[in-house]
Amino acid sequence: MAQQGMKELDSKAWRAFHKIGSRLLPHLGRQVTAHSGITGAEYVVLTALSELPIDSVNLNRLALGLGWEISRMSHQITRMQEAGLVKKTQSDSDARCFDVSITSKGRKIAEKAVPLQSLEINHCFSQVLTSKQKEALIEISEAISAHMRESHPLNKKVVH
Amino acid sequence: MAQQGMKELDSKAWRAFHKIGSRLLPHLGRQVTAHSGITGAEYVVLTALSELPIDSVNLNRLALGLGWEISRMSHQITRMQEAGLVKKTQSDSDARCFDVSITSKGRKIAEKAVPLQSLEINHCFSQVLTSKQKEALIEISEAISAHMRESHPLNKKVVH
DNA sequence: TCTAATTACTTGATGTGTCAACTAATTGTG
DNA sequence: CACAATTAGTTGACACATCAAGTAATTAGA
Repeated sequence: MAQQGMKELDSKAWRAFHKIGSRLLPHLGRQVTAHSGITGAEYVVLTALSELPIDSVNLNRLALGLGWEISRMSHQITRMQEAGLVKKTQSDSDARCFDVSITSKGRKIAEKAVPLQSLEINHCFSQVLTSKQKEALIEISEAISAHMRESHPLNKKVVH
Repeated sequence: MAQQGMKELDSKAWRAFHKIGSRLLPHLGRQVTAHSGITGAEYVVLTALSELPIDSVNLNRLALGLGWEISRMSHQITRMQEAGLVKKTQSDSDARCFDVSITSKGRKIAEKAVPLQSLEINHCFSQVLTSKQKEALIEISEAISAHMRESHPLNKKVVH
């Protein structure tokens, strides 16, 4: 009985998480596309680049900073360069490295998109939650993150 | 000041949500692939089909039940049929409809995958959260879901 | 200094998700 | 009954994410 109640709470909580986990981020992606004409992934990269204290970053560092696989970043930057949103130049000091920077076109788009996206996050996240709920989320995130580090693609180690 | 503190909590909470929202579900997808050789999407469809009280469902109903766009389901079922995991047959009563059912191969895989996946969800979700946190998540999910219904692709209405 | 290992990144394949445009069957309405 | 509207599903294009396998530059070690 007690166990049954426990499992019931577990599965309710899991369904609750699954619901927002599979809907909120995609929703925000659609919103940014609707109001600014860029995709969610483009938004993430553009804001990361526009918030840099310096002009350009190493592709590898950029991927690391966003918690992305490098291959994913490589594909993404290729597409964004074709779209004229970013520029990629070979590094002077290390010929393997590439410096990525935002173009003026990319910056203009980001400058318009960011406040609109903030509004959207406020509307469907910040404003609908209480302070207690936000604090709970922060703790929940920490608890889950701590138990998940192992399987991330970035944490793969090769066995020789 | 108070406002500054407020914004700080908001952005911390948002980053916390973003972190688990963009990592936990993909993590579980990788796990199911690792232990059962099927993709996350295949797992979702197989479990939905195997839990049915009847042998087969309408493609449309299946999509509705999972909150998927019908086009997404159509593509997914096409691939899964090619993989021998499901079967699709035209309905007798309505020639536009298709009945989808799980194959014995699909069922065998699902039967092995489900308990392993439950273990995994326990390990990285249920066991790391307190009852209070789970209850908080349920409320958070309801609050957010209520303010998000509008933009989902399923809720699109055509203006004539 | 030669060579093995590592690092940075690319590429192609495959699965996934969305959108717009489409076909075909069914239903509703005059 | 005819014809318009609706419903069920398909298809192709494109963006995205991951994996495995590759290339080229750099570093480390004997």
